[in-house]
Amino acid sequence: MFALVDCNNFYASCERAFNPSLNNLPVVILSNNDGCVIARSNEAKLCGVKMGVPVFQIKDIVAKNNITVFSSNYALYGDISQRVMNILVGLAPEIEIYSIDEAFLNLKGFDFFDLSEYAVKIKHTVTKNTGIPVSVGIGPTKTLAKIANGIAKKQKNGICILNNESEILNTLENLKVNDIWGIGGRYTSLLNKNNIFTAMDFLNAPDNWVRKYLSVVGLRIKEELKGNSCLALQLVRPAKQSICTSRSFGTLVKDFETLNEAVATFASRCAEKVRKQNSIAKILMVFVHTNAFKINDKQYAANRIINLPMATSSSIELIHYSSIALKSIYKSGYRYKKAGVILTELTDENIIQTKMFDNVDREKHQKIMKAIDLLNNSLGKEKVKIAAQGNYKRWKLKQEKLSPNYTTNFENIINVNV
DNA sequence: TCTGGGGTCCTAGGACCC
DNA sequence: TCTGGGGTCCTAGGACCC
Repeated sequence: MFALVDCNNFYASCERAFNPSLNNLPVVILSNNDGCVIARSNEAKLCGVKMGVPVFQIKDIVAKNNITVFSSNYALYGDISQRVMNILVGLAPEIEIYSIDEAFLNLKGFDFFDLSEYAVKIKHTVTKNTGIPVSVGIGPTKTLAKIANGIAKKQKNGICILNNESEILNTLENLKVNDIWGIGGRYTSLLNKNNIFTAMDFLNAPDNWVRKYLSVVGLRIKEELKGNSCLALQLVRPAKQSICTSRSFGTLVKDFETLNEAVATFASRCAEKVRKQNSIAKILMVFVHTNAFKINDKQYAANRIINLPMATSSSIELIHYSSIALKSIYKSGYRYKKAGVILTELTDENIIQTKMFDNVDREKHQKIMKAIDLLNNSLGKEKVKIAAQGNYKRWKLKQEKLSPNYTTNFENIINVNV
């Protein structure tokens, strides 16, 4: 048996944990640049705020219902996520951290009575120690645990255990096909066109048809719905195969210098991420584009891929090449909205293909990077940076409704009056 | 005025080999 | 009339997830 523990309305719950006066009131959190709604409290959902809508389109709803709006605060959400996961690690023999707000637990060996007691214990412990409410779904496969979690969210006690056949079949009868984990929009319309509307319909579809149109992925989902576990728990998070840092700009950027500072900053962030997982990158890509929503603006989008002479994780080198890449695609006369850097062909840093004529002092770079990481980790982000990143961030994100970093910045710790 | 950011896996088809 | 059989590797594109 597997359990899926999912934090309820996670970002909204993080904000509320430090601002309990918002409990029972509508709260939404916006994407970077304060663009779209990416998280909603239940009350906000009831006001009719849809997931992903641009906030300017729902100004009236926000005003009328007095909805509290936040910019996203990933420093806060990331830290709270870690606290939640640490608690779960202590409660389960095996755990897979699936996303910022979800974890699968292995419940091998529990019997039914243990299970319901255990689910209650998880819920209470996490909520008591972090202030974050969670739902617990339990089932014989990860896919069924996901489904159970969806049901748990609608139950008063926030728990759902699917562990006998008739109960599972009954659930699948009443489950829309697009509520199955792994069935997205495209597959849903394909399935609907073929008269497959419920999870039960999907279960009854012939294997070879599923194989043909939904590939082995679809077949695995089908097996999982039958109760045959195909998706194992991923106990260690594998190193990432690609790493990307990209941002939309708070204001449109025209000049090369500002764009170059932004790209250098993204390259530097990528380098940090790649060093954090002890990798080095062989391929670097830089992309830029204008704002496609501005139909009256001249549009331009381009990317440039550079195959680095040697795989590296040095910010200095990666910034150097990102600047070369940007120079080759930058065209003046456009108003740029977004840029980004992507590193691929990542390998273990210990496996280095040396080159005969390498004029970079790699040992020196490594020492510098180590020192920079050490300083920035203890003193704060970007305390030490490469000059090319610039000082002014004229391209910076719009974040007008940012909450304090309650748990990661000493200056933001809340005062409690006793 | 205004529209996010970061990932993974699978397949078909082309290019190549003997 | 009539033209084999068996592989690998790479990439673009399509699907999905949070």
